[in-house]
Amino acid sequence: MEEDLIKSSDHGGAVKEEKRADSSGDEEAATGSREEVVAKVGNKRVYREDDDMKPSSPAQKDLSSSKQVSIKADTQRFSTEPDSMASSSSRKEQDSQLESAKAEMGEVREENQRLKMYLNRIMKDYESLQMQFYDIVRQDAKKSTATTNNDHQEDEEPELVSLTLGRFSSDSKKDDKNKTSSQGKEDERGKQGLSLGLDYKFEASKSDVDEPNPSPTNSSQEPKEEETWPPSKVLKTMRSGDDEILQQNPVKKARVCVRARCDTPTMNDGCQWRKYGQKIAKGNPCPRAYYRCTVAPSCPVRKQVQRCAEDMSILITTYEGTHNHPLPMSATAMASTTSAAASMLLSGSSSSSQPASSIPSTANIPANLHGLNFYLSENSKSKFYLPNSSLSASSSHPTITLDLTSTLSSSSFPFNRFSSAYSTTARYPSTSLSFGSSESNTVPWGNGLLSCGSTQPYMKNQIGALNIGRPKTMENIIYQSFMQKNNLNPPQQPLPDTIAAATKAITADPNFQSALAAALTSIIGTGNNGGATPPTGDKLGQKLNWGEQTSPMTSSYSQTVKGNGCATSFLNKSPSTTSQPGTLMFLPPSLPFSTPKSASASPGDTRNHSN
DNA sequence: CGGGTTTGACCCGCGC
DNA sequence: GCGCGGGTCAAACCCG
Repeated sequence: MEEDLIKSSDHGGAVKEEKRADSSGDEEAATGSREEVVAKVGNKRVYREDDDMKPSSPAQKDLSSSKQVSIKADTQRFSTEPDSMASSSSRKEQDSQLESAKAEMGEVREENQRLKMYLNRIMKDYESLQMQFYDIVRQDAKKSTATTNNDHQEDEEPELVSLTLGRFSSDSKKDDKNKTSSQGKEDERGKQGLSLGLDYKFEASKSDVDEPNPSPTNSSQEPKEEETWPPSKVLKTMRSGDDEILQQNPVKKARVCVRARCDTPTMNDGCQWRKYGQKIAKGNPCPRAYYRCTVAPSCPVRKQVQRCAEDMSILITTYEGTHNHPLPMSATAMASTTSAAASMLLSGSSSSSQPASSIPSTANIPANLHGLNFYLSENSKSKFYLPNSSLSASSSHPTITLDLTSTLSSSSFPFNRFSSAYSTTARYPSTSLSFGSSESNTVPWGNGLLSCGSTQPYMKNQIGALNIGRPKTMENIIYQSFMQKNNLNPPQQPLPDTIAAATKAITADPNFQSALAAALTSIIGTGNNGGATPPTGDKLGQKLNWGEQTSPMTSSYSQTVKGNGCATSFLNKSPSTTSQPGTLMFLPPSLPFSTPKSASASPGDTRNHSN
């Protein structure tokens, strides 16, 4: 348990380290010669990952770094030798050197492979440890509940903690069991806990070691939701008996609304759901079905499925809560997606300067996700939702919308999809992530990651669409950040050349890559994670070798999610951000979700019970 | 027979 | 305080 915690913190630390190195640019050498060398070697990622993964194994580090150094030396030799070639003997010598260098290269490659395998093994071990840890924690939680069920929080905390991955809260919460008691806490928790997938940077920034986070373990996502998940009513009932959920949190849970074209009754997100209710919601003739996760008996996650009133082909699935159990591989994609989205939303809330107990009410609140600055709209009175969204959803929950519909009837330009419609009744901000591409519906997410080159046009568009004047959106921040970094002065309206340059700069910037990779990965999920493991920065890095090489991870991912066939290949920027702060659009193709085995009820079916 | 679905009833929050 | 609507419960029902 402890070890796991430490491990996770190590990860954070490693990531941080890497980020720092990356961001230092040419001055990398100052921070660490190893990093510098690595940057010159094609397979740097592997080594880095390895290091990240095993910060505790200096031997490995030395090994890899020494190899790389030697390669570098050889390379230099190659470049300079032609000039110095004088005699045949020297040429022979050089040839022999070349041969030896080649051989060494081969060795290094092999080494690289070995290290990769080693890394994979470690990851597997890590996952299994996580599982064990999870079980242990769960048992502990139960015990503690049995003994001291007075304070829900106490009971709850352990569970929450153990389940949430990426939670980097710094404060006391970790100790979970003890301290927490005040209500503000939940808020804080939610805020802090962010994500498994997303915020490595957070972890890093908050002093990595800060208490080993409770959540190293599992794969849960949407950390925040966890805390607040159960409705008050449920809480009450649970309080009496169940250990897991407790309430205390006046704050409603964040919800992640996924819109996708789907002919089947529900999306196959890999999880197992049991329908527990159905109702006709006002304003939509289609009934709303209520599902509960049955993968684990105590899993608090629920989802609502409803057809869009305006476009029956669009299925609106709203997720609430965080899985407190390992997820099947096939479920990691959606889980990560929702997790990332929720994290984003929550992180936005969390970073609010306001008291923890209060819900962020105004202004755009920034959040750092993998070094990306996310700003969520915090217009408390406003809720964002897509134009075709028939699910205006509960106004009492912060909601983030992921639009996975590939083609919106209303828009011909994929980047325009975000609508600035506001719900006047909503008290929580809502953010839209639009995953749709008008172009290719067949591109799987993995491909999207793999084919960076192909994304360039999109990047261009995105950048071109950026509204530079508004630093409030993540896109803008990314853009500006990179422009600055690369000494590119963003014009008010980016010119094509500038755009191209920016695109190039951005895609070439390792920091951006890792950051974006992290963001995408968290959204997409990692196929190799086995559902129980949060995406690690290393993996992310591996995934995001834009233009360098295709990532095995991504390809495996596409396999894992073949059931869903979700695709998110592009990170797009919405031009409409000019009118809507706090919007981030990811526009991937639509998903041909398949029918889940367990879900039988069609949201569209006529029989429902009404109120 | 066990697990999932259906569906009427109930609870609760919120707006008026 | 009242009514409405969302969300959940739980008994009955269905299905493999």
